[in-house]
Amino acid sequence: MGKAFRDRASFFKVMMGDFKTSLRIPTPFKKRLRGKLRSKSVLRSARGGIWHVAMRGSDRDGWFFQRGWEAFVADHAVAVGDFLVFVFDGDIGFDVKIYGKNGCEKEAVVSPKKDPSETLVQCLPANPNRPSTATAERRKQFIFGKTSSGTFQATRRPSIKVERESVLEAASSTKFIYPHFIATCRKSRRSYMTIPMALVREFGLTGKQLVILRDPVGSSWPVRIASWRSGRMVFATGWSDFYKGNCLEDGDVCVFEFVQNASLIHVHIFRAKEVAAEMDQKPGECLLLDKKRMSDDDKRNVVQITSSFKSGHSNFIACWRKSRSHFMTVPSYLAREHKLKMKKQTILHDPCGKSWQVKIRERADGRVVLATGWHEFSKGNHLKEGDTCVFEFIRGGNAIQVHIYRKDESNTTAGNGLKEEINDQKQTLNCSLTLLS
DNA sequence: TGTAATCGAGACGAGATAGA
DNA sequence: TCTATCTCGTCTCGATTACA
Repeated sequence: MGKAFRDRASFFKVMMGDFKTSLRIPTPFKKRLRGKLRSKSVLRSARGGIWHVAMRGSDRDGWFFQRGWEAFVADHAVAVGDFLVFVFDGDIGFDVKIYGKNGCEKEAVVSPKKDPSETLVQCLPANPNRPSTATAERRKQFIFGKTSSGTFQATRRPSIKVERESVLEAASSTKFIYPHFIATCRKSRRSYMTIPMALVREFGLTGKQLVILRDPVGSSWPVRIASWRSGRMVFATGWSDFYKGNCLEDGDVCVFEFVQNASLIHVHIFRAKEVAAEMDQKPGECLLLDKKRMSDDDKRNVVQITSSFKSGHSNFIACWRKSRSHFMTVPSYLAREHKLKMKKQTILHDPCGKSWQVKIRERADGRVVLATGWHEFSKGNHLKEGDTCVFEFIRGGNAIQVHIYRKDESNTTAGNGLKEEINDQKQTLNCSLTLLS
C-alpha cells in the first residue's frame, strides 16, 4: 500500500444549509496552502470522474467552490447531512470521498458530464503520422462493437459482454487534463498491463523503471515498468497489488492519466457493473471505425451522431474518404453475424429512399467489403471527405440503411442544441437531397 | 476504375517459465 | 502448488502498392 489519504493536506465538510451552489473552504486550510491552490481546480470522485470548479472569494469573506460545484453536487446526489472529505493532491485539485448519513461511502449517481466537443480529442495520439497508433484505438472500437443480439462476437473474445461498451464509453467521454490512455481490465492481465507504444515514446518510458500510480481514493502504488523482448512495455511488479487493492474486475475500465511527465499516473476507474446499471435503458449505440484517423472536426461530428443516433439494429459508422471511394470495409463480426460472405450482394438504401445494389466481396485476407456499386452510391449521394455514414443493418441484414451526416451541415449546427438538431438532420438532409435530384 | 496482395503495428489469449 | 511474469502466435485493420 502506498501513500495514503491521510498523508496529504485535507479537510472535511458536512453538507448543511445552502451548500448546493457553493461550498466554503475552511479558512485555516486556505491559509495553510496559500499560493498552492488555484482559482480553477478539479474535483475527482472515487469513481474516477473529474469536475472542474472555480474557486472564488477573498481572505476577508472566505473562499468558496463555486462555478462547477453545482454539477458535482448534482452528479453525486449530495444531500444534507452528507460528509465529504477533500484531499488536496498537491497540484491541480482534490480527491473527494463522499459519505452518506449512514456512514457508508456513497457512489456517484450518474456519469461525469459529457462534452461532445471535447470527447475523444484528448486521448493522446502520440504521433498522428503513425498509422499504428490509430490501429490501437481502432482495434478498441472493434473489440467493443455491438451486434444486434447484444453480445460480442469478436473471434478471440467470445465472452465479452455488452456492458463493456458502456463502461468504455463512460471512460472515453470523461474529460481529462493530461495525456492518457484507456485500458480494459481482464483476469488474464491482472499481473501486468500493456502501455501503448505511443505513450512509451511520448514520455520516454523506455528509460523509466518505476512509476507511481495514484488510485481514485488517493493512495499511491509504486509499479515497476518492464520491457519485454517483443518491445512491449507493461506495468509489471506492483500492478497486481493495484489490481487487487482496488478490487478491479474483468471488464472494468481504467484511464491512466500521465501527470508530472509520467512520473505520476492518476488512474481513474470505471466499474463495468456500475456503468452497465446506469446504461440499462440506453439503446444500442454505434460502432465507430478508426476514429484516431479523423480530424478533430470529424471527431466532433461523429460524437454528435453517436450521441443522437439510436437503433435497435446492429450498425457501424465510417467517415467517407477518398481511400474508401471504391470499397467500404464491413467489420468482420458484423459480416459474420449477417452472413455477408454468402450473400454476394446487398441493397443500400440512401436517405432519399433510393436503393442501390452493391456487390459484397471477400478479400483474400478474409475481409468483407462493399465493392461494385459502392462507388456509384458514393457519387450518387455526393459523399465528400469527412462526411459520416451510419450503416444500419435492416431486414435481417438483407439490406443496409445508410444515414449520411454531412460534414458541412454538422459543423454549422455545432454548439446549438446539438442533439435536437442532429435528430432532425436526417429529415433536413432528405429534403435537400430531394431538391438536388 | 476496380480489385487484390502485402505490409506494419498492436491487442490479446494461451501457454511456458520462474519463483515463492 | 500457486502465482507472477514473460513469450509466442494469431488476429485485426488501414494504408500502400501493384496489376488488370
